[in-house]
Amino acid sequence: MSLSLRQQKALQTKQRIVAAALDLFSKKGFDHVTVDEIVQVSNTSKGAFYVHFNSKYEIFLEKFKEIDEFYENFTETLPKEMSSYEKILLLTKSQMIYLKDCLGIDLIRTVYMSALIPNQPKFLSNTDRTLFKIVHSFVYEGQDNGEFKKYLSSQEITMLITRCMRGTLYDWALFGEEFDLVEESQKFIRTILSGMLTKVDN
Amino acid sequence: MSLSLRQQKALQTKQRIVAAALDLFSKKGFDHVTVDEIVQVSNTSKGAFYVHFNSKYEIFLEKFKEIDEFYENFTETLPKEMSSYEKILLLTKSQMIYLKDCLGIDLIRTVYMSALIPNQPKFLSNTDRTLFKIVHSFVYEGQDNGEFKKYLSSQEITMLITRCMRGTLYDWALFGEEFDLVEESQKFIRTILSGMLTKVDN
DNA sequence: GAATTTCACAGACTATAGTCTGTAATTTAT
DNA sequence: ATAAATTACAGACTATAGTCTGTGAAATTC
Repeated sequence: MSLSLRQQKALQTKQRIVAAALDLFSKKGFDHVTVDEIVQVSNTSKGAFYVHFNSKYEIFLEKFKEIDEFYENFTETLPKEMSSYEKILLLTKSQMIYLKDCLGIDLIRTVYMSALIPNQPKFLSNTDRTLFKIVHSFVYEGQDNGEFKKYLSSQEITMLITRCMRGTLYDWALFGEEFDLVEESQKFIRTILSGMLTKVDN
Repeated sequence: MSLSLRQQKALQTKQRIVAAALDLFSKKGFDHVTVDEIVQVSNTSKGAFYVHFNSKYEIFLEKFKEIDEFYENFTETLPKEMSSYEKILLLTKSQMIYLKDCLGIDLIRTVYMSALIPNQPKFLSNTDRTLFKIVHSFVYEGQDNGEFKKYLSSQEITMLITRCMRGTLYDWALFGEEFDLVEESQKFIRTILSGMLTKVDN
């Protein structure tokens, strides 16, 4: 069923708010943009803003959710013949490049900050669930074909790998732009995985 | 030189504020305590509060910094005959027990949140921290005596190990009390270190 | 198609972290 | 000892995220 007139208008309002907000955020940085400014630029109101978003953070959180599309696209275009180890490394690299170039450090910082506010909808844990599933499929496969050790369960290993990613992203937000996100994440994941390989290669 | 009368009074005021604040935080949680409430209970004022602290967060941050005393005490009571691997594992375990039992999840959550606010005094990301120095000394020793591989520098390894700690603490703050901080941190550090050992043992 | 209900929105209002200015007590200078 | 300077503090003020209430247009009910 298509949208009613009222729903169409509401959607347009929401889109105007998002467009104005993201534009302002990119120009001035999240912390230097006020909600009043956003509603003024988008010709809306506080009332409208908080109908569509529960907080100022949610604008960024909504943008952050788009990463699920990236994950889907990634799995579709992944060569079958890669080892599980290589798949996890490539996923990490592609993901970090995406986060750095498409979303940016200010968004990640904001998402990682807001995730620690109590009673906030758990976006980070939710979107990370998609990531968790993908990583888990690689880990499971790797244990199944004897590439990885089995002294930890596939769930436990997956948790550790995604924790490496969160830890690296947190450090990126913490140390700032001079931190090489792609390089650091590769180094970290390579190291943690090397302890799990059955075959020693260096 | 000892404190002047004015400095003595100022110190007393600061201590009254800290005592009142920590008491209120532990009873109601950081987010449900206002600065107005703190200054009322401590019989001081906003002016006094912001002379002694740059933000509400800084009360917790100051408490958090006490961990350096814990680290110093730890190194003093550490048996010499342990391997570097065991030292790092024990440090992690003791540290996490300290954080869990003496500081608590609300404090860690607050510190990890506030560290991401721009222009905030950088304690977590300060690589001169006692924690970095201690871990680095163990790593250096371990590389020196042939226990650890040398394909990464001691600084890089130290950074990865402390990143594991930060990642685990972030996850604790994120997932809450049901997350077993001590167990999870041991699992994580054991795994990352196993990839660095020259001698394979399982 | 008139009456009722819903809801997207406007904008006034509230809560609270943090700032600013004046002051009195202490410290320093002369 | 007196004058000048400093500073810890009090409390009014500001900035801003988020809430609350009223309204008119759209949707639904009869």
